[in-house]
Parts: sequence; structure tokens; C-alpha cells
Amino acid sequence: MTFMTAARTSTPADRPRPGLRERKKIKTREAIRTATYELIEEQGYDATTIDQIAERAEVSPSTVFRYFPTKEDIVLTDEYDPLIMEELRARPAEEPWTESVRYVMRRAVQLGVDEDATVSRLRTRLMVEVPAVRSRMMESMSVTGRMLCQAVAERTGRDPDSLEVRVYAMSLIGGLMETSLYWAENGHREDLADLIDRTLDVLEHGLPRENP
Amino acid sequence: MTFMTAARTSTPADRPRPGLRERKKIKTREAIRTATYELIEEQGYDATTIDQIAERAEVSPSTVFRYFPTKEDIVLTDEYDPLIMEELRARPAEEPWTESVRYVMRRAVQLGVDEDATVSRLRTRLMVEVPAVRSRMMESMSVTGRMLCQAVAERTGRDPDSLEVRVYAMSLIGGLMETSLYWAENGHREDLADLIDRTLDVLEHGLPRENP
DNA sequence: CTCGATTTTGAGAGTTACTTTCATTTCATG
DNA sequence: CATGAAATGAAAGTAACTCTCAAAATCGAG
Repeated sequence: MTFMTAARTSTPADRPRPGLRERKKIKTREAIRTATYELIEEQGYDATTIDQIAERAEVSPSTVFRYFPTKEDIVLTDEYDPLIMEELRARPAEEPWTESVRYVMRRAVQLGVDEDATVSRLRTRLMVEVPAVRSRMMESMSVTGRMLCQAVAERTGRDPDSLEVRVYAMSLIGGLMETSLYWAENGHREDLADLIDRTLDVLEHGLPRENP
Repeated sequence: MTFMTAARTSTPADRPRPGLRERKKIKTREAIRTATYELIEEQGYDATTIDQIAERAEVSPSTVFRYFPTKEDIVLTDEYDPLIMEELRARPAEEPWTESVRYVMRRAVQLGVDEDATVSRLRTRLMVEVPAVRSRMMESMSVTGRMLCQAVAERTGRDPDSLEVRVYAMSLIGGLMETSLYWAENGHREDLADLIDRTLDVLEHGLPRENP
């Protein structure tokens, strides 16, 4: 769900003490990411090289690649999928599936925007403007899609690998993806939660009768 | 619609005489493509370099890039979208929209498989196996999506840029994409036309009641 | 056919993302 | 503190893609 949420930037108060090594690792990761965001804001995505990122983050270029396999990943790495999955599982079993989806998606959006609206917008903007970023994001869609398959299967007792479940999941993801593109293309003016609602309406009931 | 059809390989008998220059260009294009297919069959996608392709196609590396902007494009360049668009427009206006889609998609698949089943399968296989190819293919999805928006808008008198139309188009594309992935992952055993039918059923009516 | 304009091609050098290897440093643990 | 494991940096290498410019092929008109 990279396409609608900010990345989780810190480990609030998870486990007791992750050890110095772990903490340093997280710090480095964050340093690289914020350096990248800054540089992109300053000079744009393409003009920003890995070397510049490394320099500003005060690590070596090789370290950058050790943390992120590709440049796009620095912007896009997503740690929310598991959260969404959890929330989806936590919904009451009697709740209609479409309701659960609606609830969880709205919540995911809210989380992302709350945490850091600037990053959220930068990301979706890059998604519209930089083909490589968009590609990478779509790539992550399939992963989210598989996860959704799993969730649908658990909830409704279907085979997660069946064509039907997979098609359902993918069309959902595709639709939501288009929603965030739409949001960004229109300058983030409209309320994303509303857009999500309208999107789910289309997916559930098809196109509405009229469109003035 | 790259993801389900082969590329149009020749200009059957279009216009009277395109001139030597044009004909040579088409030939070069084809040479590059078949060289690429061969090399990939022999050694796999990643192991195949542009230089090798250039050598076998008997052109210079720069020429390869002049014809195709990226390596993935050599495999994936799609010339079917306009055809699909045409066919969609040619359907009678009274026909329900979903019927038109069903008819045209099945036809597109048939065309692709008829023309060259081997290439059709190689493509979908690469789509499953090579991330870069899958990305590039997804990238082309958005283009096809915009086109579909246009078609939906024309047929039903809606705004092609409205959220609803865009979401509808994208979920359709996403679903079909997943269908070809499914087809390839299962070794191309099932009949693609049947899969398409089941896909459209899901998109039109949601997940079926039960799934034994 | 020939000449000049236009287009296509090739050669080569350059940029940059990404990989790989290996020695060095840094941290955890007994 | 000593020993082992993990993180880091330096450096060289690969391959996709870009750019430039000169040579060659094609076309159109006289």
C-alpha cells in the first residue's frame, strides 16, 4: 500500500531494547531516506544521484545500496502492508467483507496522512511524474495483491490462488492505485478519504447511472 | 494490451507502397525483435545484453536504442491498443457495455495467440519471471487504461477524466493483467478465453458465492 | 542520372545505477 | 579484554542508456 501511506519512520516503543546495533541501523536508514527526500525537493528526482544521497547522509554509496536495493525503493519502501493485513484480520468475522475493506483502507489513508502529509504528497507526486517510481510502485502492488488474496481467502474460505480471488484482489488494488494517481494529478485538493469511498462504490456496484 | 497479445509483426497489405526507407525500417525493427527473442530463449533475459542483440541483428547498439527506448520495450512494445480501441468503437451502440468488452477482449486474445502462440507465451512467461519486464508491462497498462477511459466515456457519455471512469478502467485492466499472470504461472494449460470469461464475471458480479 | 537535401546509421565516449569483493572497523558476548 | 559476528567503506567492474558527430543510404527535382 505504498501508494497511499507514508513509510513508518520510527519504532515508537515496540520492544524493550533493540540493542545499539539495531538502533544505529534504523538511524542510518532514516538518514538515507530524509537525505533523499531533501535532495529530491531541492533538485528533482533524476538530478539526484546516489553519491549525493550518500554524502548528505554521511555514509558511503555502498551502504546506500545495502539498505535499499534501488533508488526508487528509498522513496517507496513500504512497511504498512503487514499493518493493513493485521487490521483486516482484526475486523469482526460477521462484518461484510466490503465493509471491512472500506474501513481498513480509510484508516490506512488516515494513518499515512497524519504521520507526515508532506511525504505522502511528495510520494504521490513522484508517482505521477517519475516513470521509474511509478513502475516500482506498481511492482509493489502485486505484493500487496498477494497479501489481499490471503486475507480474502481466510475470511471467506476460498482458495487464495484461485483465479477469482486473484482477479478480485488485483482489481481492487488497481482501482485504489488509480485513486491516488487521481488525487496527485489534481493537486491533492480533494479529500483522499472521500475519493476512496467513491472508488469502493465503483468497485462494488459498477459505474453509477449518470455522470453530469 | 501487451499482456495478452503478440506484437503485430508485419504490415500485411496496408498502404500501396511505403517506400524503401520505411520497409527497411520495419525489417530492422523485426530483426532486433527476433534476435532478442532467440537470445532470451537461449540464455535468459538478464544474460542477454544489448550488444549481443545488436550483433545478432547486425546493427549497431546505438541503432537498437534508436528503435526501442529500453530493453524491456523490445519484448513488449505493443501495437494492438489502437486495434482494440477500433473494435470497441465498432460495436453497436445498443450493445451493453460489458458485452462489448467481453467480445473485444476474447477477440484480442484470439488474435494474439493465432498470430504467434510461442511469442505470446514467452512474453507472459517473462512477465512472471523478470521483474523489469513485469514493471514495463504494468507501465503500459496505464496507457491502455487511459484509452479505455476514452472508450467508456464515448460510449456512455461520461467524463473520461472522472474518478469513477478511471477507477473502472484501471480495475478492468488490473484484473485482466492478473489473468495473464495466472495463465502463465499455471503453464499456459488452461484456455485463455475461458479465463477471460471468468475474470469478467468477477468484475461484473463480484466474487461468486462458493468456491469448492 | 546526378546533385543536394534529408534521414538513417555507426562509432565512440560519457553518465549512472547497481554489483561484487575484500579488508577494516564496530559492536555483542563470554 | 578477547573473540566472533555483523556493519561499513573503498574500489573496480558491468551494463543500460545518452549524446555527439561524421559517414552512408535514400529520396526528390532538375
